[in-house]
Amino acid sequence: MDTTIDSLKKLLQERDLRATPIRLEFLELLRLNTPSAVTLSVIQEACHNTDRVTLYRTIQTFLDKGIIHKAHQSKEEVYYALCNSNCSTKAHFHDHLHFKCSSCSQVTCQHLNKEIKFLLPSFQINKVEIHIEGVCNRCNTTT
Amino acid sequence: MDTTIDSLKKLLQERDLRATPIRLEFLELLRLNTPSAVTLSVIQEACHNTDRVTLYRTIQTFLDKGIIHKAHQSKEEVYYALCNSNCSTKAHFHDHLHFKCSSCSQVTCQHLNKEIKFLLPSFQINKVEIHIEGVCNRCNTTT
DNA sequence: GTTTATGCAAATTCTTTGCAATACT
DNA sequence: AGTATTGCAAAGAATTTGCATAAAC
Repeated sequence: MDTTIDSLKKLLQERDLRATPIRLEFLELLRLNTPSAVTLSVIQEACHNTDRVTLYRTIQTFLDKGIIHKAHQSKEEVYYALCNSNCSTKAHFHDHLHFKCSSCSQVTCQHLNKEIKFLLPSFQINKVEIHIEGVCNRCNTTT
Repeated sequence: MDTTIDSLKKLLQERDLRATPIRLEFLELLRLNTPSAVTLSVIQEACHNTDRVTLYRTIQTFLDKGIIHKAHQSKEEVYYALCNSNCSTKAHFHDHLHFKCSSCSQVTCQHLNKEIKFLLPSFQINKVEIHIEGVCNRCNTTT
């Protein structure tokens, strides 16, 4: 009956990771918060009986395996969120839009569709930042 | 004759900051690298005779006063760049586009014009990330 | 002369590493 | 049983704080 846990277990096993209680709790936390991203400190608070070192390692493992991604990194906090199902160890698909509310500090995370319509109605936009990674023309031509 | 130094001095004095050699050297470094952003480690290397603590404090002061901004923060490095002239202690205008080359790791920083044309020719784009800050509809309506 | 910046020392916080014990498959 | 994961201890790195000295205005 518990399909939620089962799907999380499957997610882990597909990537050759063992389905431990800590990892399942971690993922369940992120899943429950979708589409909002969760800060490290919130994760640490939620998993207060888990050693910090383990959380650091868990995060690193999940980043490597394409299970989570950094949704936003401000000076104060790093926000993490679940990757979409296309992500894997080999490739991450990170074309998305992060919206951080200046009031409640929540970061929500939506996938970008081809036609970028980011005049989100009823959102008061104060800051837009587009970060693009790739290969610049100088590096492109010298290759 | 030295209008460059003079304009940097003016930039500082307009914000009630003293024009010390360290600050001028710092700003000159960023200015020379425009439109590329400069990492903290590069700054530290360039200002190797300056105490680390002083650099930390200088960066914090400049961020507060709207003289510089973080162009991009990856896991490894924070990149800083000069703000445009519209920024001040009161308000930052941070609508810009950061492009990080996967090959040379350079981050370049361009202001966004209203019509977002980010299909930069001759740039091979691997990752697009849009970060928007503002007030979400939930916080907006409860105000 | 007064106030702001800087440098040094030390404290604090954050993150990583090594290794033994434990838990998963 | 065999391998991956976790916890603890400790090392290492990064950042912050306090205070006395020095420099800018």
